[in-house]
Parts: sequence; structure tokens; C-alpha cells
Amino acid sequence: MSTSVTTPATSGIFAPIVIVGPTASGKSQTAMAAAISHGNTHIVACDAMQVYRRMDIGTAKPTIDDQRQVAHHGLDLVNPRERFTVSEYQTYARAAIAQIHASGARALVVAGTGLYLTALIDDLNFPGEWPDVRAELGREPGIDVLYRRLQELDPIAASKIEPSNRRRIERALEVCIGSGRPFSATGPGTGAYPDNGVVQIGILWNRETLATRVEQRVHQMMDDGFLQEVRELRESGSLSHTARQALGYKELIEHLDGEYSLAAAVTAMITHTRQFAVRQERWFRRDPRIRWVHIERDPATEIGPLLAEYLR
RNA sequence: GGUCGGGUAGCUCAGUAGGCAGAGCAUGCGCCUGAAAAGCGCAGGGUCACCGGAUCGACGCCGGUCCCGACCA
Repeated sequence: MSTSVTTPATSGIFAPIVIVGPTASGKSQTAMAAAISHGNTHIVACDAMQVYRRMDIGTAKPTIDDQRQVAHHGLDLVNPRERFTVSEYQTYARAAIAQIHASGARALVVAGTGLYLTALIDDLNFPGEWPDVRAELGREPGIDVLYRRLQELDPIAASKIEPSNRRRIERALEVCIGSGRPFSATGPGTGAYPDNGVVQIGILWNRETLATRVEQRVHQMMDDGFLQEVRELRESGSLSHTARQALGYKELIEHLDGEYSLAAAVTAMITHTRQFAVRQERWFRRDPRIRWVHIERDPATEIGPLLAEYLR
């Protein structure tokens, strides 16, 4: 079955169940427990960093043991030196879910990366890439020049992009110039929340507790040999633009480069991870389709019953 | 004990020849279409260490007190 651009491959009776939540909220653990107790369930990771091989500890990737107990998808798709984008994820994950469902099993998506999830379950059509156009735009020093040009070519897109956001201005221009059509004609975008039949369950902790969990997890990662993992990655060659910016990896690479003491790197890592968790919450809470569950102590047991209704 | 620095936002520090107090980071909120663990924006937040004085007016000037640092004895 081909991945139609107008109908997500996920709609209909075989729509997946999705667990969303910020980092360190206990998504993976919850999914594992549910998959084991219900059987015939595959877990599909929706995570921009777990796609990289050899980036295991810092991305909190499900262990080999977990993967032996429950079939996982979306992990270890590319080398950390390779480029990987939302668009590729969209194609990959829709095909994976279609295949899982075709085999008569259930797909349980575990989502931490908001844009990737939108690409997976909603109508997000990526218009294409024009590297030569992009390169040329990158050479223009004046951001105001670029913004004015976008205002001419695509006033609608320009009105939605802040004049200071160079990256988005460049991408919109790249599409306008490359395709000859306005970027804003691409589709409804990320702000549309159509009824797609996908059940999304959100894990919600209070801020302070989540912050504590983040801190504890960072220390746990360090105890588990995170520094050694980063050292090996760093020695095996340079990472792709995306992989290089993964939380924790970035800070530890800077430490190994001598820019940070280890203690400072760990502190920065905790702060940045906490900020990331908040940003994830902000992304997800815009989606009115998500059913949030306030967690007091243990997400696996507190979400279990709700999940059971849909995994039957 | 003496001399010299310094005490300003949660943190690190600017600042004013006296006229309603600033930045970066942190925090809160918002945005997000091929880097998204990325990128961008907005906001809240101060008895300018304390006490007294001169001045129309002090964070700034004068006197004193306390605290921190360096050096000298």
C-alpha cells in the first residue's frame, strides 16, 4: 500500500495508539508494560534521536533486552554521521505501521518528538528540497532582505514567520523559489488537528516532579557510562548536524573538547533537558485530541487501565 | 589590626560627571512543514547591603555599620 499524501496511512480501524509525553516521563516503560500484558503489540518509536545507531544511553533507547521481549521499530535507522529528516521518518513510520497492522498486530507509538508525530498521524506534506537555492539564500547576509523577499513571494507565509527567524524564512523562500509555488500552499500545517481516529494518551507530571526525574535520569545516564559512549562516538568521526545537537551529547562533546568541566557539562545537561521537556509539553498541549493523565507515582500502572481499553 | 577592591534581578555582572534601574543566563508563556533533543518571539522579576547626612532630587556624593575578596602587618 502506497503512502497517500491526502490520507495518512494510519487512519481508519487500524489507527495506532499513541503515548505522548516529555522526556523522562516514563513513556517507554509504560509502553513496555502495556505491550507485554496485551501481547501481539509492536512499539514504534517516534523520536528524532533514537533513530541513530550507537546513541543509546543518552537517548534512553529501549534496551536490547526490551527489544527482545517486544518488537520495536524506529530505532537504529541510520548512522550518526548520516542526515535524517522528518520526511524520511514519515515515510518509514507509516510503512512500518501499515506492515504491523497487515500482520494482524497492534502498533503502539511512543512519541517524544512533536513534529515527527504530526508528520506521522496528520496531513503534513513536505514540498521538496532545493539545496542549490538554499545555499544561495545562505549567502545573503541581510535577514531583512530575505524577509522582504518572502513578503513579496508569499505574504501568508511571511505573516506567520517572525522577521528574526532566519531558518524558517530561508526554508519558506527555498520552497517558493524552488517549486515556483508559495510555501503556504503546502497544506494545513502543524496547527490543524483533524479527527484522524488516532487515540493519543498524554503523560503529565507536575513540573517539580518532572524536573527531579530529569535530574535523576541524567545522573543515572552518567553512571551507566554515557561519557564513554560519547567518547567513542566522537572518536569515530564527526556527527551529522542533527545528531551532534542531541541533548547531553552536545554538552559532553564540549567537555571532551575542553570547553567545560565535567561538572559544568552535567549541570548544563540537566538544565537543557528540563527546558526541552517543557518545550515538548508546550507542543503537545496545543493538540486538543490528546487525553492527558495526571501521574502521581507510576505511569505504567496509572495509565494501564486506559490503555487496556484501546489495546483490546 | 591596616590598605585597596567589591556588595545592583534567582545567578554572573554592566551602569549613571545625581533626574522613573540594564544585559546575558535562569524562570513563565507563545510560535513552529525536509536540522525539531533544532530554531524564533514575548513577559514577569530589584527598598541598587544596612543606618544617618547634605541636596528640589541619591543606586551614585559625605559619615558610619555589617559582609566578601586580595594584599600588608
